[in-house]
Amino acid sequence: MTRKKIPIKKIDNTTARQVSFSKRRRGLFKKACELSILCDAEIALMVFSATGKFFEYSNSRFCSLSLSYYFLLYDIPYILCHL
Amino acid sequence: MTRKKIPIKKIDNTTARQVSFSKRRRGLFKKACELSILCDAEIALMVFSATGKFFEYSNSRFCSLSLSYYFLLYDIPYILCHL
DNA sequence: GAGCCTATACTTAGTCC
DNA sequence: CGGACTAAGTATAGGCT
Repeated sequence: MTRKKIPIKKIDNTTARQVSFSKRRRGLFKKACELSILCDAEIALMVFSATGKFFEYSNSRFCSLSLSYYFLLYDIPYILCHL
Repeated sequence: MTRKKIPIKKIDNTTARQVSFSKRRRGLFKKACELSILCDAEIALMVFSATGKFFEYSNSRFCSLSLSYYFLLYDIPYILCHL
């Protein structure tokens, strides 16, 4: 058993791909959160899984993006308008 | 010398914070890229450094977000409009 | 600053339950 | 599925140039 190096290409096995998605997504969000705290950065991170599930992290000025992912999630066409 | 565990709070030393930002930002973008390829996910990631520099990664349906970060970068107020 | 180095800390593939 | 385990792989703090 135990870990081997994997090539960076789409994982063929569906189960393995979903497991990997859950693990790596958690890792990515943790890293994003750490970066924002450690280095005082503003971050927006949005992820759609291949099965359509949506996950997001953001802080401060990116809060308005919540609207855009709502539109994206439901495939509602939208544009950005300069006020 | 060598690495110690660091607490997850804003790094006090400015130089150390900037170095850490560069290293961790690169790591974060790499992880985001890997996740999108390995697991066939759609990802948008935007980062503003504390000094105002902007970095982004996105694929597929998130491409329209390029407009929103342009607005954010220049502090241009905007709204999202349902078409 | 950016880049290299290295020991340590962290992440995660594969497996089992 | 979701969680726990563990060793191999990866990221990175601190140091140096």
